[in-house]
Amino acid sequence: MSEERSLHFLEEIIEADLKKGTHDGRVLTRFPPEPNGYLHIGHAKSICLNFGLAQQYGGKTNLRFDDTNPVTEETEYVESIKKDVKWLGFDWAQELYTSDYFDQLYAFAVTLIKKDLAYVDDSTAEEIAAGKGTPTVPGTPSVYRSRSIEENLQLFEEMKAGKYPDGAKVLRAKIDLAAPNMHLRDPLMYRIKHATHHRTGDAWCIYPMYDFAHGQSDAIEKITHSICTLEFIPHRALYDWFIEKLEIFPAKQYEFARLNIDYAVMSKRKLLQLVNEKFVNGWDDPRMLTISGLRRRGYTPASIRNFCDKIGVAKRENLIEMSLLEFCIREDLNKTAWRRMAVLDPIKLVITNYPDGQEELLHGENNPEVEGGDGSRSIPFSKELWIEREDFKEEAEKKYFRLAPGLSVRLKNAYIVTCTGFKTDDFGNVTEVHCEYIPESKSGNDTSGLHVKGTIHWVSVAHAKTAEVRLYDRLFQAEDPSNEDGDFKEYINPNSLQVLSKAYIEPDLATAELGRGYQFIRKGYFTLDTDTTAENLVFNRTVTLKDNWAKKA
RNA sequence: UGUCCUAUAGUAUAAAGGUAGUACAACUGGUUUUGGUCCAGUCUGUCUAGGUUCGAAUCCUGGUAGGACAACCA
Repeated sequence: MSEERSLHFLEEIIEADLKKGTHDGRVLTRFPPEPNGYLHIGHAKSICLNFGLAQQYGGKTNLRFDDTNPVTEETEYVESIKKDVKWLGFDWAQELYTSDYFDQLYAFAVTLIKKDLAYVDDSTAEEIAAGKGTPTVPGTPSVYRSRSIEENLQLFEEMKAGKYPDGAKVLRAKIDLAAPNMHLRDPLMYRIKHATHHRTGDAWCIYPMYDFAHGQSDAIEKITHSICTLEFIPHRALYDWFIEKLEIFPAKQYEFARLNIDYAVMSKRKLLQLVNEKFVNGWDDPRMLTISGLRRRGYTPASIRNFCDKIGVAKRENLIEMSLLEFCIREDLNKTAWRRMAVLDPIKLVITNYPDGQEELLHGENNPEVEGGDGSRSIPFSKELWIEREDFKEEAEKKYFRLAPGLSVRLKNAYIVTCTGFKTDDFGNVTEVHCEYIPESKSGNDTSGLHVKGTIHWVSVAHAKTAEVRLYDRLFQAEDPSNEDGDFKEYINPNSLQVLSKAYIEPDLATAELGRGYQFIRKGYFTLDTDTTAENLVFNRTVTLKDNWAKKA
């Protein structure tokens, strides 16, 4: 079956290059994060794109840390980024750092000075900004623009030598102060920062700006396709200008639309605020759309890769619905997660005609989606069970097919029971539900001939273990918090985390493994949280099951 | 009063001048020891006005709408 998959615009560009023989058919991409925060699902899109494209066309991908700003970057972030990229399932050809090129970049700058294409400017930041004009008004040259090459050379060397304090001088490209593209109005190339760099330490006190580092780094590595997001479109002219004047490898920049997901924020700056201001418990809080948060929440690498595949690649601004991400993880977990029973909001069910003290071990397959059930486990059954409070009603409405006086349900993997009554406390709250079971209806050899509409999950009171269960909802209540009036944090959902400190789980779950997905039957997919200790099991709900009943009710 | 990018169902994304398709969402129905899964089906779309053409989502022109750009951030 030959499935005609259409190409997105980047695939078309690469195939055209391959056809023309550009770079001898070589494809080398790069994923260039700044190590100033944790990776999020938006980065996953870029990672899948860069690594995926290279894999597709027999090429390679470099992991390059864009570390040109020492005040925001830390080794902790480098480590987390490497871990996340690996976890997503990708291997880089080389681990590189822009800071590896500081000497080379310095030499490039000197070259431009010698060509009279760069100059040292003593103006303040404010003066430089004012001198750039506005989009509709040309800028005016700084008085330092006409310094001699010799003077520029000397001053730049002195900047490097540490002779000047932060902000005293900058190196600027000499291009065109009237350019319609603001980025061409003599952009900054170097600034003075007496700061310790996470890798070069105090070796440098001048650092290149993004625009004077990125394209050159691509050129040094001979990157064939430098893929970035839409906001860099205006930078492309500069990217090309430096490469042209320096006469170095002609890497090309291409731009695609970044990922946005509804009811979430996606920028590192905003995520950092959520962490620093304690709206969440760290970068890996399961409510965060960081890679580490998603991992802790129970998302699998495959589900994220599949999601990135489904959202497509284009140049149009987009806002993807969270439901697509949820679909992807359900699709994956449905095929792999072991089914288990857990009661989150318990009420006691007493089987009045079941012998006191009797217990039996029932059989439950791990996953009905897998041929053969993917193995099975034993489930202890007895006279008193915990069932979900919402599975009993004193009076059943139309189409309610769970438990209510006179109604029957099947207990999953066990017997059919018929509700015979219930007990209440002094306030009228139901404290206990009574039922009778039908011995011939046992799962596996049901000879009762009965058919019931509902099946509910349960846990034997005498055998139940307990666990803390954390339920999550979207972190924001606005569809696009970043585009609402005021601060995005005003739109945080106050009920995004619900902790159930004592849920009842079937005994087998006591041996749950970290990193494995479990389906708590009828309640959703769950995974063990890293907060789990020997005394306290903690489960995160990855995602609920699709629920067509809750919507109608 | 600039330059640049973009415009297809609710949300994304295809159709390279020739049948507007796919996924998610929503809605029906069937199956089901999970109100899950699975299966079948329904709904909804080319921003606008011209032009070129036998034929336009696609090419051209003008409008409109949204977005990016004037950090010693990346």
